[in-house]
Amino acid sequence: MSTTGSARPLRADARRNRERLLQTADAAFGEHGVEASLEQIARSAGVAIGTLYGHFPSRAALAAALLRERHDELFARGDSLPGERVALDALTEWMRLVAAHAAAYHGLAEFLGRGLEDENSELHADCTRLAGITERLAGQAREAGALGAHVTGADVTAVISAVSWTGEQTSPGQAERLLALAVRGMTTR
Amino acid sequence: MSTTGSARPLRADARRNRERLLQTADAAFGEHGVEASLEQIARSAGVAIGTLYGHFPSRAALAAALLRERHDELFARGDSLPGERVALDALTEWMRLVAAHAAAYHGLAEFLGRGLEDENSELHADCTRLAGITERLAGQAREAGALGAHVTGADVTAVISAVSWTGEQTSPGQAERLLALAVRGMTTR
DNA sequence: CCCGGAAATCGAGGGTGACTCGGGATAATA
DNA sequence: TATTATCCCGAGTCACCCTCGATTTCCGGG
Repeated sequence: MSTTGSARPLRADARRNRERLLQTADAAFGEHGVEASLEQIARSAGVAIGTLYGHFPSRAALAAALLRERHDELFARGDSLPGERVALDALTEWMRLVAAHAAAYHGLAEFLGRGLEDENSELHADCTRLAGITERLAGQAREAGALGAHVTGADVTAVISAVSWTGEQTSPGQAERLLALAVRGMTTR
Repeated sequence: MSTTGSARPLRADARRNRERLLQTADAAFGEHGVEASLEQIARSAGVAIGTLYGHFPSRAALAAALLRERHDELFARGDSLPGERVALDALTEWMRLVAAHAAAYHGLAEFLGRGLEDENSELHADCTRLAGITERLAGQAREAGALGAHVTGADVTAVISAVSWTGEQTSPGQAERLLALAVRGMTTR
């Protein structure tokens, strides 16, 4: 059930190319956002465009591979948070973590949002997982009486997305202010 | 200093084409968002691509023309709001109005955001105006003691953008929930 | 009514990018 | 070394953006 271990290992040249593509793509996404030119990425990696598509059949597949480790770390963190802190602290920390993660590539917030809707996206599983963790932490905060009874997991997910997007559009500082403000709006006083 | 009245009136065929382009563009933007294909718009309007560029040198110019009336209405509304209601009501009504406006075309929230940053954008004046009205209403709500003293006009603008974007990404209902939550976070209790 | 020139239109053309696919190259294995 | 499954290459197709010189169309004056 793991994403990693499937059929035969890759041929040596294939493994090399895949690695170079990932490195190059990370740099390109970092600089130009998730909509960076795939042809340029292939070129920079010293590989033909067909090779890129051979390894990653879609932009989402490439992004998913790129985010794999990062996401696993995030999931682990999200799973361990409930034990470490008061429910509300855990939730806000989680929101901050996800928002910081989304800041990796410009456009990532929207990209992840699409991944959550589109069941066929290579990112769907990851996005569902993220939403699930959010839901859980929100539920615990609600049960602890820290969150308004009417605040849903979807609300918190929306806040996280909106904050991430704001970070891209304006500045991290403005995003942080929005986050604080939203948390204040969700909590009981 | 007005945008409207400048040099000679358009030639008859030019006026006709311009009108058809605007109609077609409105439909296309409505269906496919502000990034709809300009070539397709020209084609649907029964006009060559060069003609479109003749009338509207950039996508932003086309959008600006398309939003002209809508914006003037919005500005008028925003200017009259302070007299009509309690400061906080006026502000939240304004936020709702702008968010509803941004729902006209998918991608408009981000588009307007760019227009606010980019001084050369054909939308810059409009966006600045929007932000100005927001600032004013926010200031009055703050002075009335309804808004937290630390809440800036930029914060409110960010909230409006984020709410608009959320409406595009998820649903109007979710956007409304985010708005309510944000207002709760900005107000004194 | 016709004509000259300003105004407007046309659309080929140059660039960029997504994505496909069949032939050729190459690494692994016997 | 020979075989073959695997992998890579990149030209080709299509869509889109945007420019610009050639051409057409309108319009006001003679």
